[in-house]
Amino acid sequence: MVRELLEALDQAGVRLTGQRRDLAALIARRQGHFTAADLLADAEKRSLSIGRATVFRLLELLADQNLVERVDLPDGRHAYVPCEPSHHHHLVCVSCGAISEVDDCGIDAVTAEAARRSGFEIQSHRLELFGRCPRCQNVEPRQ
Amino acid sequence: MVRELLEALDQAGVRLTGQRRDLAALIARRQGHFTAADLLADAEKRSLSIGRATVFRLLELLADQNLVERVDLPDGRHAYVPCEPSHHHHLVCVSCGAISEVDDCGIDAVTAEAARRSGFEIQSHRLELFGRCPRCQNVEPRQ
DNA sequence: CTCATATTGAGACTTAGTCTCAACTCTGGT
DNA sequence: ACCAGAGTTGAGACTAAGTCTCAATATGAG
Repeated sequence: MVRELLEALDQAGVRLTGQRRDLAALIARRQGHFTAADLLADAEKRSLSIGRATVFRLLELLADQNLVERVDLPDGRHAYVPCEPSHHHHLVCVSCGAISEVDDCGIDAVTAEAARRSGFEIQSHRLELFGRCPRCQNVEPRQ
Repeated sequence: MVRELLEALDQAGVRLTGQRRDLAALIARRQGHFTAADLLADAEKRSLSIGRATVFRLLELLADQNLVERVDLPDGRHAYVPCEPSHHHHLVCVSCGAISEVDDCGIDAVTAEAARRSGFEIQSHRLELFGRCPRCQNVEPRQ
């Protein structure tokens, strides 16, 4: 995972600096979604001195490469999720934050129908699913 | 529209204060989505002195009543949309900000399939569609 | 190794939103 | 119409997220 991130950065034609390697490692060892503040805290915990601006800049870079995606949590906060670069959607566990990816499986029909009804020319869409992952269901069933 | 907002507030068992009436009027005369800052600016323009906290408090109230919904624009900003209280999704025009509502028309099948594949227990979902509304398509076709 | 250039970080700044608390204003009861 | 008490308000401090600037630094092509 670290390797993929670094390779992608390399392919993007940017420099592989120490900070970027460190951040890639921090992202790789994260489970589920995380915020910019999480990364900053991780870096601090390991005495890596990385500026706030650098974190946001890297996240933007990775987002441009579709290696990380921005999701909006139900409470309105922004988080990032490392993911495959192909188009897909996310299932977010509201208990533990775990993320699972799902592919389109039928959304296109829905958007086409919506376009037909409304007259809109649809350019993009975003679907986020919130619920509980299998593990959290086992821990405390039928919460 | 103003009337609906005020009635809903009344039903929610809260007081109908001058500020709430003013804000309801400002929301009613807005087209498409708006941000809290927009309302604040509107209020200032009309020399209505309404505090920032009051605006956020009213938006929260209306959101609780499902009379307003929070949408996350593609650029990451938060906006609010006045809407029907039933479950539905939004089409957002990226040119002019116009909003159109669409009902589920098939999403449930998609979420059910995603749940089956992932093992998640899905509690809620959010679908946002971005594109250009019919009017903007006419103004500048095939942008 | 060198040098042009990309990158970095400190910190000021902006924007969104929350919180507190004293002052104010609805509204139901009389 | 009046009162009292509970709900509401606004100023402004505060927090968090994110952006921007610019001098100093690190990278990597040659």
